[in-house]
Amino acid sequence: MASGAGRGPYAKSAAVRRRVVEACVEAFARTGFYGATMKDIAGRAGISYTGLMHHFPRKEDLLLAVLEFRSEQSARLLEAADARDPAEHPLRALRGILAVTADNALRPGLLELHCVVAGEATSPEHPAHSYYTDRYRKQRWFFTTVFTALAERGQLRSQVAPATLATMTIALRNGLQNQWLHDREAVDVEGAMRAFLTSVVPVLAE
Amino acid sequence: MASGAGRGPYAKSAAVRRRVVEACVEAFARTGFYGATMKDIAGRAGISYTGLMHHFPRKEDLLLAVLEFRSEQSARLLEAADARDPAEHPLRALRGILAVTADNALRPGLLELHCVVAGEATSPEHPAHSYYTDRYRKQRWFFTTVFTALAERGQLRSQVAPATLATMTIALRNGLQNQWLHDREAVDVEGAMRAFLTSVVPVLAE
DNA sequence: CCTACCGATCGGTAGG
DNA sequence: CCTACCGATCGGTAGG
Repeated sequence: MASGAGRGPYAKSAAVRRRVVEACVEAFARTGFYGATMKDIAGRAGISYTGLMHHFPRKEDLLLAVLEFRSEQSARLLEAADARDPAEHPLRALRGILAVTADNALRPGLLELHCVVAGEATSPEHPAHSYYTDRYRKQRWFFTTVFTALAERGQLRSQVAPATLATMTIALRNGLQNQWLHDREAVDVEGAMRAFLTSVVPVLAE
Repeated sequence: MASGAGRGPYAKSAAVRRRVVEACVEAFARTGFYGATMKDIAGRAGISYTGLMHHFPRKEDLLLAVLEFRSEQSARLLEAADARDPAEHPLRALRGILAVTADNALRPGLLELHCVVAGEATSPEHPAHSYYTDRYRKQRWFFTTVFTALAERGQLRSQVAPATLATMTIALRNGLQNQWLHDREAVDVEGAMRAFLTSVVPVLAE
């Protein structure tokens, strides 16, 4: 039982790692990778700097751990929204994405982290650059599959190619989230996403 | 002649400031505000660290100078594209935005800077946070004016409110640019922008 | 997982 | 008393 908790030689270690990841969310969301300091993260996690070094020898390891945590969280949310089968249930997938988007606004910690780090990681030498390149590619595949399946069902009302719609959907969400963090009253992320997706897939409104 | 160059006691100073701003574009695009160092910027600009300190006493001043430069450049490009009158010439404004978007891909320096810093500046304590909050607000006003004017002319084909379309247009562009910097072959920023705007304003295709 | 540190570099400032 | 810098170094702190 690799995911077991509570007992065994790694129980304490797992608990510490979890606290460290939580601390990383706060720290990297504030100032990104470069602005965060390992001593600050250690303090937030309630352990010493050297203790932190024991679990995560390099600063980069901290970033990758928190991004991995975020990926797991995303997968869990999509699973809960029953949105993991884009080819067979494309409509369900879109509804799930909208549900996850609405959920993001309620607990914005990981969203803030994502906006800051995704911006920083634009630069090729950033430690999370390839993580985001890969993530974008997977997301484009997911939405391309969704829109292709909808087109085959005659439920896609758009002149635009599925692959382009996929790129647009991802871009729209990221851009809306960034704007929302600057002005939470002026921007409605889920509403705008719903408006866009409904205009392309009218049956989504039913 | 405040903008005069070539002679006078401030001529040299203006030339130095210009080189510094160019160095800042490179430095901040690479690693953002927190990751950049003033000594590196001084080196790139070809002056000493203390010389740099004379012109820009705080690191924050460097960031604000480069953002001001970017604003001026944007204004110049929009002026050149004849896109500065959204209320009277909304179609021309959209065509100008598309032209500027296409132009961005040819000289991506300021675009890279923007993607990195706009991500970092999501956090409220970032020195450029209020700059971007304000910039977003102005952009939303610009596009809301465009889409409202088009609706009055009967050239808007969308169920979505002009203000929401404005937010979406801005978000789409920023999101596309971020994706493009990760995968320049898989993403066509101007093509996707054109597809989106044409679907909302069909007359744009003519 | 702590105390005690390193070589290097940080942003910022001294006198001239 | 101003400008445009220079070489050297400050006290503190970064990742390791």
